[in-house]
Amino acid sequence: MTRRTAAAKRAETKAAAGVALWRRIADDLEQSIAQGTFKAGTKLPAETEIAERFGVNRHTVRRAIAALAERGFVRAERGSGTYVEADRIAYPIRRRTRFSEIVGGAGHAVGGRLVASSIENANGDIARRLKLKSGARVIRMERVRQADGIPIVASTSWLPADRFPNAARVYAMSSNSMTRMLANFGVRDFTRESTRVTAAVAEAADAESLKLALGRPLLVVESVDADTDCVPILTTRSRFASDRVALVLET
Amino acid sequence: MTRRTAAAKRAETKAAAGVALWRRIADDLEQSIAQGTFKAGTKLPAETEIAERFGVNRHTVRRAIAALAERGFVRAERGSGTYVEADRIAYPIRRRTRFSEIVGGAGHAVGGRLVASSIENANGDIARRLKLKSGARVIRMERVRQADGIPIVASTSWLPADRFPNAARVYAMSSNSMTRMLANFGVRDFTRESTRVTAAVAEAADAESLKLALGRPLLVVESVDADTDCVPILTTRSRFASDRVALVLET
DNA sequence: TTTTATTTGTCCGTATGTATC
DNA sequence: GGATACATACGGACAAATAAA
Repeated sequence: MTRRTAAAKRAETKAAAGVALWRRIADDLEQSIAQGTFKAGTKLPAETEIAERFGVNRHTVRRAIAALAERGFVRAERGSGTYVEADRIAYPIRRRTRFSEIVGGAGHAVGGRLVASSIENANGDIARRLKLKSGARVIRMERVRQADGIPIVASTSWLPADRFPNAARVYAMSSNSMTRMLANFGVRDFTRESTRVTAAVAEAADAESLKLALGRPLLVVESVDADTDCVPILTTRSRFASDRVALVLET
Repeated sequence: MTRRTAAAKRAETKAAAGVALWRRIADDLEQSIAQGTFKAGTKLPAETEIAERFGVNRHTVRRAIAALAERGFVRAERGSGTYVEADRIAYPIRRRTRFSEIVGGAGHAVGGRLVASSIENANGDIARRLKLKSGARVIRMERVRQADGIPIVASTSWLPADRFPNAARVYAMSSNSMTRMLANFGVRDFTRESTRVTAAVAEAADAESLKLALGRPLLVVESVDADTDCVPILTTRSRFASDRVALVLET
């Protein structure tokens, strides 16, 4: 009885301060993460322990943690603990957008591999983006690219087969770099023509190649790149692991 | 036995043509949707029926439909059917980004409402974005905005309380328009300072206000807007229903 | 391999302050 | 003022997943 009254009083004074208790706790935990008290990849103390530390009920802590999880700061795993998520890599979208420059420039080891490739007929969508006739021959390349060994993005690219014969083979001989591959075909530079962003949840294939749990959010970027004469040479559908990347738009 | 051999043969000849059977079917269905043979909101024929029409096994059709679902063209509902999704509204991100101009300009009826508002102390993140001291008083506004009555985006905005006292009340008296509300405070124009895009899956609160199923993908846009003197006046965290919107970046 | 302890997830309930009609 | 709904906070119990013994 006395304890409950005390708790009610405390709730009252906090509410009088204008901010709910769980929100204050969420802010406090967020600050601890930002300041490095809780480092990325490590476990947060157990809910019961945090509750004891703040002198509140476990449910109040749960509400705070849920708020942080929703914003991507932590990830709760049943039976194991609540983990601090790594900072998302900032991925600027510019006219010249190169994965290796962005990720390498941020101090990460850049990796990648060609998963598959094939030659096929462009469907309406691909043909329109590349300004080809529907049914024109295009080369499709499936790639996964990594930062520090962690998969960041799975992408499917299409190129006109006429202009870039054996693109996949040349790509493999250009140290898995699209920029160098295109240079081997005489493309000195290329820039972003259009970019369209949506979101999706990871299905089996992308979850597997990105090493993500099913249902995790993906950023889907559909882009068209063109050469210096503004002729489209490459269209790509990239699926970024949203847990690991944030797109930064430059206006 | 003989049937399987025939099926294997057929698969083989199609593979020899360069494209997997399910991919050809997916392209065909996609074209039917694009041409309006299957209209938005209607059901696709049953998988068995499609399978019969193409003369393939139902599993091949399932693979094709899964590919379309992953790209957001259709949405399969167990026990009900596979529905054609409406075209996503193209939402350009520019220096001057206004929901009503974009959505209204695209020919949709613009709607919106203020769900909640409060005054609170800025945490580190909000304070940094608005260039305030940590703990400064800010006004938080929760809004949901709609196109043709369909919720498109749920957003949380923060404004400095010093400069915009009673912002929420003024907002309500400015026909629920942020632009007009700011104009009432003497802000003639404002432009986008920074934009950061991630993805998330809908939790209970956003699912409810956006009328989405739990676990559907969201585009999360964190933005800062500044007045003509480049003083930050507004930071917003918007959750777009990704099924209904695509961000278009202008480079 | 089995058991045990730890940790999160979910459900039941009670009480109180606040906002709205 | 009253009735009602809602958000907040607390307490307890158990299930489910994981990790360690």
